[in-house]
Amino acid sequence: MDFQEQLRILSRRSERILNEADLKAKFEQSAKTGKPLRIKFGMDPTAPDVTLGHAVPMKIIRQFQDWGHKAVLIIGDYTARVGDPSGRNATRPVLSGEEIDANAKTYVSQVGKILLTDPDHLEVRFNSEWLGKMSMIDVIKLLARKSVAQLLQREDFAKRFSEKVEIRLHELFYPLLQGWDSVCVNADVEMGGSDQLFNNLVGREFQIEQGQQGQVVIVTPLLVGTDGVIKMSKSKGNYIAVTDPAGGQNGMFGKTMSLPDHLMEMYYTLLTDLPAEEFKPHIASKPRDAKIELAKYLITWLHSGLAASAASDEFQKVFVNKGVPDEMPEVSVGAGPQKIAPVIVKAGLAVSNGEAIRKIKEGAVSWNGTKVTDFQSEVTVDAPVVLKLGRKFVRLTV
RNA sequence: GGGUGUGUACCGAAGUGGUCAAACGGGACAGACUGUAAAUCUGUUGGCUUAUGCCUUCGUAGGUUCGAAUCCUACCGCACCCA
Repeated sequence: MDFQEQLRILSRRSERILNEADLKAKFEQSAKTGKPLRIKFGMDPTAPDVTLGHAVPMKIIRQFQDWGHKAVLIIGDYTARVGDPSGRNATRPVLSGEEIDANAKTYVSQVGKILLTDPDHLEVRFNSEWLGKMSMIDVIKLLARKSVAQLLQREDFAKRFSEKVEIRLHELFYPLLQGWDSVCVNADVEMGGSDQLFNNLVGREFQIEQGQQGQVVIVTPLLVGTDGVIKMSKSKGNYIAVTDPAGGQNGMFGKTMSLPDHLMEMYYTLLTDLPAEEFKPHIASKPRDAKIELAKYLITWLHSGLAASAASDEFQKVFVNKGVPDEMPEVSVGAGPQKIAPVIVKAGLAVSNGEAIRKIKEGAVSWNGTKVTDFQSEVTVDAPVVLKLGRKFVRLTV
């Protein structure tokens, strides 16, 4: 495969490649020496889930793996303690060590849904390995490599600064740590979302200063989250995780169907390999079917084809035909007559009696399929009952 | 260290002595409708088994007052200016 062809494949989900000439040289060098390129991808274990947002750069990494190169996954167990300020308009809360370690543990298996995980194709590193060993003087030397003005060029810092929002010193430090990672793993290519561009370029500079070849930086467009407005992010809760169940109340199918229509083209482009000539007319002519197929594609990719059709059938049953799902959470509420509002709270469908009563007044609650109209009514659960509030179902037992 | 601002509910932001559980916008939840959980329109959005009632909440702690988110004092956080 020639370079132009490779570039064409990569460009589908690359926003920028810095720069193409270096990438070409690296490919040629690798072909000549037989040494695979090292493709760096860093993830901070700030939340337990790997999302479809991560999946975009990871699809490119998988492509590199398929060409015989090696992914170097850096779990930012150390940098997570600093907190990546990228794209943020406020200081990120710092997690405890235990939370970070717990999150880090699950990452490798999650990443395995997308990447090859055999040792020839994947190397996993924790950045505490080198960052944790730095002495105060090492840290000061690292800090001395960049000026305040340089760091303030970064858009999000500049914005926060001009809007008089606080910026803590450790946040300015973050790009330097990430850049140092590149030196320590000797990366050939670093992948990231486009908000990582600045950090990645710092890595490239540091490598050159250290006498390495500078890494090629490839950044992908940022996948917009399920709210349709902002970047998919763990901390915003607008995400679909690669480990989300296929169906069910919070499954991939439902989350995909709740995407605003205008996101479909982006999701098709970034997350599938279907040709644009195929999906664009489909979205335009049959948006609902196009969305269903998108959901099935994602589930087939991350779970299985079987799970995809099951989730699709369930959706048809519950939302199109307004039926009752096969599976729902079960809650034991105890025997004897009781007022309905506290039962709704016990079932986890409302946080307070007041909210439960409001929802009853809104006509949102049904008991075994019958709408509840009187919030003072008493109920007795002697056989399992299906309680529904909005689109949430719970099976009540004694 | 000095000065000037600022801190309100999930977020943003009004409110400067009673009519404040606190306008408005966003978000979230719900209802209607639909082509889907999209879009649109409508409603709800502190707690109390619902009450013209009580309790908690406007950075924290005190104080003034019949009455405080609003006035005073101290403290804490943030931003800016001066040093």
